[in-house]
Formats: sequence, C-alpha cells, structure tokens
Amino acid sequence: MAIINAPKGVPDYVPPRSRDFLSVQERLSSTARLSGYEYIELPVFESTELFERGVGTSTDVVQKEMYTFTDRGDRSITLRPEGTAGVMRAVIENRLDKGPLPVKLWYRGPFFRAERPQHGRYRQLQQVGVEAIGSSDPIIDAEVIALADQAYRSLGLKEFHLDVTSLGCLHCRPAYRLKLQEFLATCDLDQQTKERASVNPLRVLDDKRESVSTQLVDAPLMIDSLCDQCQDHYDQVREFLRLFGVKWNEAPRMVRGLDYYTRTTFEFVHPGLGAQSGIGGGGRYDGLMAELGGSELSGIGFGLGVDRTLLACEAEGLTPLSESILDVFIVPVGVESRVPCVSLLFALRAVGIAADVCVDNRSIKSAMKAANNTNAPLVIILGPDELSSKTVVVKNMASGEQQSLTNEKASLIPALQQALLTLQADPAKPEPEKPEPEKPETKKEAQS
RNA sequence: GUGGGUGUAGCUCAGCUGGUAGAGCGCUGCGUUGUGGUCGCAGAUGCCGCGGGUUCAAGUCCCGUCACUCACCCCA
Repeated sequence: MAIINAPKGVPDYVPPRSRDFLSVQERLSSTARLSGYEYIELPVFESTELFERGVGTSTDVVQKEMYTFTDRGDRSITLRPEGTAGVMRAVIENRLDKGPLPVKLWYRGPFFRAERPQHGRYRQLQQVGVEAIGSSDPIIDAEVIALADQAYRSLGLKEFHLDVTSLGCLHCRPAYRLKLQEFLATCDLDQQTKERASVNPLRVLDDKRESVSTQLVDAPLMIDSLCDQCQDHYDQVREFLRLFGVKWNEAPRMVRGLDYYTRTTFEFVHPGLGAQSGIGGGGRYDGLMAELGGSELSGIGFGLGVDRTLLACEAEGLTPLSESILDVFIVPVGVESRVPCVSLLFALRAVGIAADVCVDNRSIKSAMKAANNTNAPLVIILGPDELSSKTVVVKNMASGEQQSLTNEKASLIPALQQALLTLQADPAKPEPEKPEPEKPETKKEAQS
C-alpha cells in the first residue's frame, strides 16, 4: 500500500523536536502573556475580502500566495495568510474598540501561504503575535519592539539583529512615492519590476538582485521625506529604544510585504537560517482599522515566526530546550507490582509530577533501558521485595545513586518533589565517573 | 511561477570506468540472579523513489515521472 505524504511544504514536528517547537511557542507567547496582553482566539479562515482590503491587493501575499476556495454557500473563503487583519476584524465585530484603550491582544496559531517551500519557509507557518490598538504614543512602539526583543532573548538567542525604519504616514508618503517613482523611471528595470514600481514602488527598494540594487544607491529614501509629525514620532521611538537598552540598525530600505504599515516598522533577522532570515517583524498600521470599517484607531503589533525561531535556536546550538518531558519513570518488576505501580503513577500525576510507567511486562533490564530513553531524572523501581516491605526504590539516573523510601503518599511525594527541586537547581553531571576529556569542537559537531 | 541539487537500512551517508548490497549511529538479545547510560559479543532490517529503455548483466548508463531540498521573486 502506498503511503500518503503530507501536502507540499507543510512541516511535521515529531518527537523529540516537537518538544523544542512547543518550548519556543510557549516561551514566545508567555512573554506577551506576562506583559498585559489578553489572549484572542481567532478562526483560521476568513472572508477573502478581509485580506484583500486589509493586507492590500497589490501585495504578493494577496496576489499569489493565498489559499482561497469557495465554500458550499458560494462564499469566497481564504485561509489566513497573516494575523493582524483578522484581529482587527474581531476587534471591530466585538466592539472592543469602543471599550477601554489601548486594546492589547496576543494570538498564536497557523497561517497559510502558497509559496514555493524552502528552508524556513512553509505553506503552513506558526506565529505568535501581539497587537496594541488605540494608541499612537511612540513609547508603545518602543515597548512592543522591546517585547519582541525580550521574547527572543528569553530563549537564549543572541545572534539576531533588529532593523527599524519609518514608512511615513498617509500625508507624507504619497509625495515621497511620487519622488521615488520619478527616480525609478530613470532606471533600467525588467517588466515585472516596472509594474511593481507603478503599483508599489517602495518594494522595489528591497530588491536583492544586484542588477537592480546597484541602480538604487542614490534612490530617495522615505526616511529623508518624513513630515514633521512622523519625524518627531520616529525620533521619539528611537530615543525610547535607546533608553530601554534595545540595540537596532537603521534600515531605511526595509520594506515589509503588507500594505497597511505606516510609520514605525521593524524586522528581526537571524543570520543562521539561510535565505529566509526574518524571524519576526511588525509595525504600526494607523489606517487599517478605519479601512476595515472600524474606528479611526491606530495600532502596532508584530508577528514572530515560531518555525524560524526554532531554526534560529538550533543554529545557535540552544536545543534541546528541555531534557525530558518526564520527572519520574516507574519500573514494575513482576506482574503483581503492575497495579501498585499504576496507582503510584496516578498519585504522582495528581500532584503535578510528570510520570509514566513501563508496560508490556518487560524485564527489569529492558525497562531500565526504556527509562533511560525517556531521560526522566528519577526512576522508581517497585517489585516483590518492595511490595512486602511497603517501600519503593528511587534511583537518581544521573548519579546512579538509589535509596529505599517508604511507599506512603504523605512521605514519598514530598521526598520526590524535594529531590526534583534539588536536581533542577543542581543537576548532577551526566557522567560523574568520566572527567570528559573530549574536545568541545567534537562535541559541537556531533550535536549539529 | 523560474533555476540548481538530491533520492541506497529507522537516521546520517559510502558504493570508482556496469559484475550477487555496505559503514557509523540507532534498534533487539546476551555478558547480570532485580538495574539504564559506558564497555564487549551476537543479531535483525533494504521493491537502491517509481516506470520504461540499453545490456549476457543496472544502485551504477539513457529517457520519463514523482518526491524531497536549496535558491530567485517574496516573506515569518
């Protein structure tokens, strides 16, 4: 029988790597959760019109990357390619924009873009995002950027950098746009790029092809054409970033792929991912909510790519992010001890100790091997001897030490909790007998 | 949508100008009567991506096809 493959370009995360995926997702979102953002759960499909109007029909995302289909009621539906438009729709529809401001929300989940897959680029991608709606205070721009910066640092990432620029506003950008178009008209560009120059000239600045970029060294930049308000806003954002200790690069040619961005835009870039180096980004979108029929509220937010952030962690050698999903593994010896073992198992789980048990009546040797494979720091052995003496054997897998403890919840569970705390604070070396003469280079290679 | 690369054991890969399919890791068992990780010994596992062609003979050469992958455009 032929096996069925996953659709092109969608990632599977299987153990043990799925643990790291979850850790990345949880750590990125806990940063938002701990920063006053409320969770918002949204549908993964929306009316196609939402993205056409919100993201913009001139964008590549809308023009060629959306998964769009007609449902049974003849409605045009699209799997969401990004998060902000859906959040705005929900905020308007649920009247959150009429309540206390700013509305601060976070979300996570899958997004879909029908692109040609590549390292770090998938047709189903996972993001964690935040949106702060209803304030145009530049301090919130800086706070949002610092939040993303903090989220990455909480994973231990160090090698990323942050690009920041201002795209101006609805007042100063049109004039700049004309100026840029005049400049681009003097350049030698291919047909497709010419079309882009007429529809969305800013995006031409971002072209990485040398034949194009060499012609653009003297192109006018938005950053030099900001109106007084935008200039002031941008100056303040940068001043706050300085005060918050966030390091960034001025990136006047950076253009983001979505039409709604105004003023502050930013992108986090990691060098370890190959061509798809953006691990997250965002910006301010001052006209979006009104465009979607809501209040005239400005907003700012970001989306952080979970898939790419995981790749970044791997590139920096930070994985595995957790050693084991278990605290305790229980090894029964002989059939009579199976039920007592499972009773103990339930008691441990009930107090929040992650525990599993060996099944299939395996030999103690085989069961210990299974225990070792789980990486659980503690193993409990319970057989005929322990049953008759009402004890269990608790083995520290790192040190190999084991001790006999009375099998009574009141004393055993606190003892286990204490042992786990001690191990967490001061994990024993993996191989205390060996002084580990290996060279660090060899070890690094073996890991990567 | 355009271009390059790769498909051989569970994983990473070797296999020369065609001649009966290999390594390391992992896995299973044994060395231990109730103890894993280290060490030693033994063992299992392959439609060599799929279809066709050339040949006495194809993992190897040719054609097609599918899949994966990297890059361009663009993006998380």
